[in-house]
Amino acid sequence: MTNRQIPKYMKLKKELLSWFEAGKLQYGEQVPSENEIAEQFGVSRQTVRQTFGELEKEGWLERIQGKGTFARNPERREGEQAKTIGIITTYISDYIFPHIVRGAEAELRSKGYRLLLSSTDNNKDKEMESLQLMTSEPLSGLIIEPTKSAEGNPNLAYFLELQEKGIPFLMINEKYRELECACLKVDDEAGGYKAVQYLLEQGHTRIAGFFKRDDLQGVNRLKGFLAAHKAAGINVSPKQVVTYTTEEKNDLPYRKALQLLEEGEKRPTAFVCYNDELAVQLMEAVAATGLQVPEDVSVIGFDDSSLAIASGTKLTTLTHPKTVMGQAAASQLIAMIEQGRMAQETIYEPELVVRDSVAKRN
Amino acid sequence: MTNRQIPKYMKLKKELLSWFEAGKLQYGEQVPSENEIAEQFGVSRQTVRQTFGELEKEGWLERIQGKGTFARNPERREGEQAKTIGIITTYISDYIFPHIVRGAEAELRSKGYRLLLSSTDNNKDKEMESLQLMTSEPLSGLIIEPTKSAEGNPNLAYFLELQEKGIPFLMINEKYRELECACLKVDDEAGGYKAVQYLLEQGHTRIAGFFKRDDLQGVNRLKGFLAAHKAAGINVSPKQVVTYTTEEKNDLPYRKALQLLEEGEKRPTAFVCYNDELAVQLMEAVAATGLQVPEDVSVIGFDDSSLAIASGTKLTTLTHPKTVMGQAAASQLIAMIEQGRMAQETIYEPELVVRDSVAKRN
DNA sequence: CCGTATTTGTTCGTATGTATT
DNA sequence: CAATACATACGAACAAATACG
Repeated sequence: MTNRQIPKYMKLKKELLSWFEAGKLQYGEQVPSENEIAEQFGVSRQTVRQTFGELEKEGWLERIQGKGTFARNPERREGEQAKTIGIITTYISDYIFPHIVRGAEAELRSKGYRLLLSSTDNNKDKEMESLQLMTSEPLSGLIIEPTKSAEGNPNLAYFLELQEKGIPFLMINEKYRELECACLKVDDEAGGYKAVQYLLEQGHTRIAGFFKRDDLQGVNRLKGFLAAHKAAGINVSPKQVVTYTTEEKNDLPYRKALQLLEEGEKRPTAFVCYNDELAVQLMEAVAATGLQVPEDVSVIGFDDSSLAIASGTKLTTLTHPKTVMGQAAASQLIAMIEQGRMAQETIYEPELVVRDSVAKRN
Repeated sequence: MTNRQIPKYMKLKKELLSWFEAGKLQYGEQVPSENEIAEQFGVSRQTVRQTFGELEKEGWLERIQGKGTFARNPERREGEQAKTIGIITTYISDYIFPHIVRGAEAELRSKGYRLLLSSTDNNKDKEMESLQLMTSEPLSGLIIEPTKSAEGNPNLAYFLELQEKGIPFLMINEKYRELECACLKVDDEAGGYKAVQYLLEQGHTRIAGFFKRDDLQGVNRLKGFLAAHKAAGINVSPKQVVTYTTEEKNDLPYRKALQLLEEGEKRPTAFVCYNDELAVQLMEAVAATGLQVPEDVSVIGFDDSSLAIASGTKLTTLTHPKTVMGQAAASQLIAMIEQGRMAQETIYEPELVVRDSVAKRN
């Protein structure tokens, strides 16, 4: 007959929670006694106790024997949320990643969030491990730099779980194609295009490109490399383009560069390198064959890292926002958490930084 | 008469928890029904219900209406503990710190701990901020790289609080003098000594030293610098020693170096630099005066960082364990947490890495 | 300091509803 | 359908802590 769907103690709980919503119960204020509530709502004291018990566990009430029951909303309700944000990057110590992490950390700290950091060493099993660890306790949000983004994503289930749980997340540098998710990245294709365009302007025509193929950054930079050649009406022979994977990075490009340099007159006059790290490596290769940068071979890197200015010949390179990107990612994620704002795609335009590693050619 | 101190439902709860401890209740196993337990322990079914209710909230049990009550220990019991370790360093992105963090992170991840990272930018207010944030939720342990270790420690109260709470912590690189705490560090004094000793062997006699004075690493390296001179019976004039603080690091040492180099015949023939970062900076100063490294001025750095080999003239420098130290710190801290082992003082001996920045002198 | 009233904490008993097997 | 299990609800009693006169 009567509505038995919802238990009395649940209805009572809802009623009391509405009191908090309406501000009827301020911090420290005494709640009517169990007996009073029981009489008022026409239920037994036991039922009231069950309601109070749950509200106490959830941090809304504090019950003190002999004194009474008191409201206790303020901190707890906030503190209930984790206020912890995770970052998963491929590497921690190498290259531009420390700067990205630093930018994010500074922003998070200033907004009162804690930063959980984990790395995948560009290995998808470790990515899974990191995701599991991160989500083993409540998390407010997650920033992820995809591992081997060009290869598809075996950990898709975890990301879908995040979406289900309502944990917002962002990608940086690249995103998994399968995943609907906002991303902060550099327009890598434009970067590759600019590098080649600049070299062509300087009179180079035989330009070799070295790109990583297991992440999308490399694939996109290569795309730009090819597009710029096409726009200039220059044919690119397969031999001019070297692609490699993470596992091969310390060996294959170096060897291929040596091969190209040994072709005498027909050798390339410029190298476009996937990043500054590789550029420094290939500058060594050039030196090893007795040639000079930039007189004999010009070199362009990517990311404007500390390596670019630490090396003997200062590298001409394309910028990467690094710290700014980390900071922006953190700030966007906080907006998503606190204001439920939608994530926005942010694309940074890389700029050419001209230093000493490219020479004019006639 | 009977022990009324501890309520029956609490005693029952303790008993059931001991069943979990002893492995009597495996995951998924059905627990005897409320009525059975009630009869077995000579309490009412309501009392059993209260116990079960709490155990369910805490994740030990799962109650399914019409079926029964089931054990559910595995993940939860682990998850109950924090399994989170914090690292507070001065900097995140600069220099050797990413490598230390990386070593620690890899170790922690493999042992199932999460890593909370925060930086102080070598500022004590931010150190306090970081400590507060870190300890705002349960923490298993903490690794700290002291901020301006040569000055006093205004955040002492926080560290004492950690000790009281029984949260183990370790220091790396240096420790606060006021604090009884284990530390993993390099024998910086020996490093300073070795640098000077090597230069003396190469025939140098006028050696200038540049050291940071607001952290103990700098102070100790200077100590070794002076001790080596004293052991060789060589007097050190005040002008030969330049000390500086974090705030002055980008300007003062460079200017002082220029001044020293302009003294013509009496100028120093070698620089001992607080770290590789400064060494690279001072090599630029040498180049700016038209002199050459190492022909005119030899330079020695500290820490064997990536800068040491990235620069034009490869730096002769002293080693720093970096990744190994981070890994060791994490591993020690885990032993302290899990086995309650005492922290051990670990001191690494720096080794001289001879490269191209020091020349023989006659 | 004592006694009393009030309030929450603990325990038992009983009854009914509802899901599962 | 019946038996069994947990879920909800009420009533009663006593214990322990607190407040107050």
